[in-house]
Amino acid sequence: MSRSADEKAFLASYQPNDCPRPSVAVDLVIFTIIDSQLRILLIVRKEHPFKNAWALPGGFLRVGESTTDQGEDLEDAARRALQGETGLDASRVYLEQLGAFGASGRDPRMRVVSVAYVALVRPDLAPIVKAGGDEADAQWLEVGKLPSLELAFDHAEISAKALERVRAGVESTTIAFDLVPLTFTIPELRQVHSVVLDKVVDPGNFRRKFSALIETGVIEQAPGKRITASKPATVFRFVNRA
Amino acid sequence: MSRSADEKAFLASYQPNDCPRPSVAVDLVIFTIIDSQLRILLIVRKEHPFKNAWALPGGFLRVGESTTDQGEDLEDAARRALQGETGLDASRVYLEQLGAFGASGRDPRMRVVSVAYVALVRPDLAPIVKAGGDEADAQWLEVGKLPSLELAFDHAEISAKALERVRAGVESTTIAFDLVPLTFTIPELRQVHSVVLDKVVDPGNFRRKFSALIETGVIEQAPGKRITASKPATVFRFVNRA
DNA sequence: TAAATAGTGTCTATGAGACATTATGTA
DNA sequence: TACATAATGTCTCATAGACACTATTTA
Repeated sequence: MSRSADEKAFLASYQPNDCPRPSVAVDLVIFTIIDSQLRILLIVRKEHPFKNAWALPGGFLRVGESTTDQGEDLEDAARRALQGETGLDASRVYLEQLGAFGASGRDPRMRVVSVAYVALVRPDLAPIVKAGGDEADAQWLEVGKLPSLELAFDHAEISAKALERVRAGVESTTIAFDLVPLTFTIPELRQVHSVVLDKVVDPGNFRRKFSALIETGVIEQAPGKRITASKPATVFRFVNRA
Repeated sequence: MSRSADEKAFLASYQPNDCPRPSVAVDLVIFTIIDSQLRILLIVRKEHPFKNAWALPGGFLRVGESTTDQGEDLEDAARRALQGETGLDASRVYLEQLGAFGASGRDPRMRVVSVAYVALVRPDLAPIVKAGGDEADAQWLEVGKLPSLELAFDHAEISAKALERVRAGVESTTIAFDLVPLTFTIPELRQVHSVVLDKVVDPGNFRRKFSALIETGVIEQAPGKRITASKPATVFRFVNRA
C-alpha cells in the first residue's frame, strides 16, 4: 500500500492540533567495572529541583518543528547525551533501551516522559570519563551503594530496573564482553560475571561454558599471554567486536 | 534529602521553556487465542495517513498543563485506550510495557514518540470485543498473517517485537495463565503453549513441568471436571487470579 | 622450591525431550 | 467393545554445580 496522492495532499495541508504535550527526555544508566566493582555513573544536580542530589545523566530529545525534519531519533538522543556527559565516543559503547518512565508528577517542574537506556562502558575507557565530561561532579558509584542513596526524580526505580536487566543479560547474552577490554582472559571474564552477579563463580564450570563459545566461533584466541605474578593466561577476543 | 523551601520557591516561579515537544502516544499490541490461533487485534485506519491500512489500536497521552495536575500516567493511558478500543474492563487484562518507539519520521504528520504495551485478553472475554469496541473495523487477525500485512507507521516492527516478548514470556513467566479462562485443564494450557510457540508440546513432559507448579502453590485444583468426548480432565485455576 | 593461579577432569543431581504404557471416560 | 484422550512412567542426554587434581609460571 504505497502513499497515494490523496495522502500527500492530506499531509501537505495537515495542521497539528495544540493539545498539551509532554517533554521527552532520555536518561542513561551507565555501568562499568572499576576496582572489581560494578559501578554506575551518577552526577550531582546543580540546579533545582533535587539540587545537590545524585541523578542519572541524560538530556532532552531534540524535536524538529517541520514535517521534513522531525528531529533526532531516541537512540541518537541517548548517544548524544552519553557523549556529552562522558566524552566517550558513543559509537563504541553498548546501548540498549530499558523502557519509558512516564508517571505523572515524576518531574515536579512539568510533565516529562523519560526513555531510559542502559549503557555499558569498557573498563579501559572508563577512566577518561571524569576528565572529559562536562560534569565535574560525575562519579562512578558502586551499585551496592544505590539502595542507600536518595536519587532525584524516579531515578532509583530506573537504576534498579537497569541493574536487573544487566544481571539477567550477563547470564543469557553476550553483554559481558562489553565490560572487559578488547582482549581478555578467561579468569578476567569470570571476574566480570562474579562482580555483576555478586556471587562466586566456579572457575572450572565457567571455563567449560566458555569453551563452548570458542567452538561456536563467538570468541577466538588473541595473540600473546597475560603476564601476572603466576602462570600466564591465554588471551581471547570477542569476534563481533568493532 | 527532603524538599527545601528554596526548592518550593523555585518550582513556584518555574516557567517551562518552549522548546518543541513531541506528541506521546500509546500503542497496544493485544493478543488473544481464538480457534486455536494466536491472534492480534488490529483496526483499519479510516483517516490519513495510512488510510485503509491495518494499525495497532492506541491513543495519545493526556497531559495536564498545570504543575499540580500533569495528566495521566503512561499505563493509565494504555488502559484507557484498551478500554475504549475493546470495551473490556481494562483492570482484568494483563498489560506490560514493551518499550518506546520514537524514530524520527515514524509518523509523517508530526513527531510522535509512542510507548507500546502488550496486552493479553483471555479467550472467554475476547468475543465481546468487536461488539463493544467503537472501532467497527477491528479484527482479531492470526499472527501468522502479520508478515504479509502492510501495517501503518512502524507497527510491523512493534508487533514483531511484541510477539517475541510473548513467546519468551510463555516459557519463562506465568503469562500463559492470561490466555486461558479462569479455570482450565492441563491439556488446555498445553494447547496455549503450543499455539503461542507454534510447535507441538509433548503432553507428558508438559504435565511434569506443570505438576511442579502445583507443589509450589502457583496453581490449585478447582472443583469439577471438564467433560469432553472422552476421559474428563481435572480442572485447575491460577492462584493469583483476580 | 614454594606460592599462586591457569587449566583439566570427574562425579552427581537436575531437567528436558522422546516415547511407551496405563487409566478412565464416552459413543 | 472400540475409541479417544487423560494421566503416568521410563529411558536417555545435555547441562550445571561441587570439587579434586594437574600444569606452569614467577618470586
